Amino acid sequence: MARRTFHRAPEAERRHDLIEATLDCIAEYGLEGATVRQIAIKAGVTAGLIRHYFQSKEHILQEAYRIVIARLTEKAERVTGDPETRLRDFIVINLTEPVANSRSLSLWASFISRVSVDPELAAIHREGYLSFRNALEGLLGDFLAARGEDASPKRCRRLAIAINGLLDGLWLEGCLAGELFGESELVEIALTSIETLLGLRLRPVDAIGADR
Amino acid sequence: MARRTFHRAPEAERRHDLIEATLDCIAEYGLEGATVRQIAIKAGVTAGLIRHYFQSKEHILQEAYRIVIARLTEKAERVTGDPETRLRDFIVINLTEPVANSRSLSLWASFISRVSVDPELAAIHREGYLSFRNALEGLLGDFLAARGEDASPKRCRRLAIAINGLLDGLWLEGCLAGELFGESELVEIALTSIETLLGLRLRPVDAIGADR
DNA sequence: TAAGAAATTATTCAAGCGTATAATAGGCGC
DNA sequence: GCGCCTATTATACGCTTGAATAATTTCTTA
Repeated sequence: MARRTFHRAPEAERRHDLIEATLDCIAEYGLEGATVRQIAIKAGVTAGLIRHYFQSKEHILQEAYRIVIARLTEKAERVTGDPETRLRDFIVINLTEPVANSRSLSLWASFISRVSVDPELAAIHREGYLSFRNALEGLLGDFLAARGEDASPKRCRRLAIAINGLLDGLWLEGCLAGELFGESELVEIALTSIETLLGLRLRPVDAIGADR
Repeated sequence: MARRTFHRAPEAERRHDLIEATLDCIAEYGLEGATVRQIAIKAGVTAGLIRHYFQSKEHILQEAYRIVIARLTEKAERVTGDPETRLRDFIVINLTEPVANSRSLSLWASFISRVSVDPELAAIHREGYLSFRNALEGLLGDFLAARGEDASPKRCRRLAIAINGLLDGLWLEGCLAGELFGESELVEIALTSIETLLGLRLRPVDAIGADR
């Protein structure tokens, strides 16, 4: 019986495809559905190949989690422009596609649920969380300083914790039940709430909407 | 060879024990570690008994999720006293033990990750979420009205969404990385942030600390 | 174009999975 | 104290799992 033909792919590409297939499986069927065989089918290869690229199933999950975190944070951490624009973009990016959708949440929750089981996943998580909060703390500091407000480390830390919490929570709500909210209701609520917390108004939305 | 001796338990008690064992397994080893056999071992019975009480593994997971949600929300929804006390207690309860700890988060995340896979779990989640937010919306309305502030439905809804998000997010932060925060830092941040969002001050903490 | 390295497929294995069924023993009503 | 009901144990079944190994094909390079 004839063997199936195949294509020899560059290592980076194949690893990427396998991780992508892993994420698809997790999003569709949950962590339990992400079996070596399912991942292989999704990637269009046979199961054995996975172990050629990854030491074990745990390892592919760890790499997949790194990708998930990177996608959730990379855009927000690369905002540019003046402090106010950067802060506003940071907020909007985190509450709109592609960061905020049910797939992101499924993936995120799947991995979070394993953080207490796999110490390596815990380390990956911790790193991503701190880097995200530090980015926010920096944005807040710059913005407050530019407005001539108190930008002391203590105040920035407290504000960063609160606003980070607010963003996380609204992101959760949006991902879990987006249809319960109006088109950009969550973004508006986030912006006005953060204005209130900072005691400062941001420029009207239109001024920003133009460059997105 | 001798059969092991056993105790015939009342149905309610046995079901409770089995669900408790299920939660222990999930918290310790993740959803994948919550196998029928592991659950049985944890509960001190044999695997077959589980199917005597639950139609299938899916059913025991659904009932377990109901318990998890109930524990996360029941205390907060039963606050008593004047509007201000109820609101403050609601906030504090959600950010301290036993609601806020890593076990709660593991369980919550495990089930959330399956919400997109199992429609029954999705329904259970939706119900819990709405009931929680409605409770908060009611507390806010009562509190604002008692202070003679604008308590219109629209304002209450927006405040409930924002404050619910803030609480969820801070709960997350605390569960995931409690050691990054001081003793009651998160509670303090939540209280002052919510004061700011409402534009009202609550009585000093000590007045409440007494009755907890 | 021939050869060799290694990427990929194919096959196998033991362990563990959820479920089904049969045998047993605990405890209640009489 | 006896007998019955059924909660519980014990065992078995068929599948799927992650992993290991052997067989093959692709592609580079000399």
